[in-house]
Amino acid sequence: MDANLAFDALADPVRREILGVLAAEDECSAGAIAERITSVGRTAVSTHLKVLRVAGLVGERREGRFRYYSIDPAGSARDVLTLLHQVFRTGLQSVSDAVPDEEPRSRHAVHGPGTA
Amino acid sequence: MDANLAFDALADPVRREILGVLAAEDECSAGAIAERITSVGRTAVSTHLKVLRVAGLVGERREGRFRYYSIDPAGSARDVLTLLHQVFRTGLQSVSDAVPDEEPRSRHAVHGPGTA
DNA sequence: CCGATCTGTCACCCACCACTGACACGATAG
DNA sequence: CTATCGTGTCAGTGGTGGGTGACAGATCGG
Repeated sequence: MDANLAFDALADPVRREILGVLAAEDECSAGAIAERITSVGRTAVSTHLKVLRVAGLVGERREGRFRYYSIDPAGSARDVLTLLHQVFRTGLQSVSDAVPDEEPRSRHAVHGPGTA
Repeated sequence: MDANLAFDALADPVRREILGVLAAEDECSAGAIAERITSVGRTAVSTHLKVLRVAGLVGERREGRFRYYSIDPAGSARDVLTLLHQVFRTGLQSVSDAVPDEEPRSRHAVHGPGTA
């Protein structure tokens, strides 16, 4: 399973930061991401992007000389979540309850607000 | 957030294997865990156990000269799940659908010893 | 065609992590 | 008290991964 790669990819703080940027911007070019990541240089961001892509956590869309990256919710992230839920039998309700409105930019009501 | 430590702890295959053992056995002494982990020696298992404990993923119960470890669903695992759900807006329904309420003790593919 | 831009890749260096054997400490048995 | 068991920890070593600057390929603008 490539969940191994995904776990490894998720272990790096910079990569999680990149995922955060992607989650907030929905889609971003490599350069735009690198601008928002100040802890490391553009080269490192590029490498991290590759790791995330190979791990199946983000998707890539090429357009001209730009490459737009975006979160891939259907990728190996699902495996990771499933695995985690198998090991830690955390109630899904509790988890969704712990994710109220911490994202002002996201209007995705995936988890039923209030009482689902 | 100590989710950083948790992500780091989860990145190691051996540690995930240990978590798999713990998830299957519910509670295990350090020696018993080490017996079930054949890829590395007892010393390494002990160190991994410490990492998992510090990360807030497992709990420790001391009894005599034994130390029993167990999954800690209320620990930082919750933060990890929350974070992951924030970034990857995976439908919780789908995930819960993939995780049966009772987990069969036979097919536990949590730990991929990779090349074992 | 030529230059500028966007991005990925390479070689290199450094740091960190994991693994092991040896040793130390607490606990139980006799 | 002494021997032994169960575990954790320490020092040493080696491999792997991350960061950077330089370079290469591709694409747009003039």
